[in-house]
Amino acid sequence: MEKSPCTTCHFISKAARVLTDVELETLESKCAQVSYRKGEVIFKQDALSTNIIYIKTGLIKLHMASKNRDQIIKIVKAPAYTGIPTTFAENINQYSATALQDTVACFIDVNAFKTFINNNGDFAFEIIINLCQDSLENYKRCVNRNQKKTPGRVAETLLFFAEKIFDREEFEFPLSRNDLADLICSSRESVSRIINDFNTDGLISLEGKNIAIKNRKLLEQVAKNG
DNA sequence: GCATTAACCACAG
DNA sequence: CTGTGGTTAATGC
Repeated sequence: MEKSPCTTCHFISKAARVLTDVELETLESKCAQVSYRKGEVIFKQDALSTNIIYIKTGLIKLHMASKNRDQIIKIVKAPAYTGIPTTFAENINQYSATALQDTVACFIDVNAFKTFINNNGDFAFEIIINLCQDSLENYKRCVNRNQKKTPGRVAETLLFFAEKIFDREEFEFPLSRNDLADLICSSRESVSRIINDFNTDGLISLEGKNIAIKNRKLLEQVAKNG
């Protein structure tokens, strides 16, 4: 994708909209745009981080490596900032980001970003709202994960992709079975079985990587009741 | 006890 | 990377 100046960027964030013209010019000189292919690593856990990353287009996963296996912390759809907590709280990245689809990201110098927060209350406010929503979402996911059984978590995730990511009932599922397991804290095998059960029971239809939600009512039931 | 759930392992497309 | 079958451990009735 061609780099457009921040001042005229079509994918500008809600927060950046409240920056002054001068600040936007600063942003322009303090950011770089990078394109990624599906599967490419955007930033890696344990690396030194000096940038805030803005996902301009595409879809990524944030994941954290622990002793045995990866855990997917969240799926992030453009447009969104990511890596704010990891960059502000720690110099070292606490998690990795990998593209699930072709993705375009802007790397913003953290000091420029901090200056905006210090000088522009409206900007800071937008960023805080973002962080709060994020935090709330995480609490919910945490509760769900602990209270629901695996089929419920799978159903919920499928609905999440249909509603929040693709906004349609039929879509190409961007995660492998393993990724899905890492996302909902289950095993590859269980996830595999459950998805096939959903298919044979007519809740969804499966064609390769394509998933279509067939019986939304029932799927919601499963998602709700665990 | 017995049933259910789901992880882990091994093996095969 | 997926799907299947067997095994096993935990939990609930």
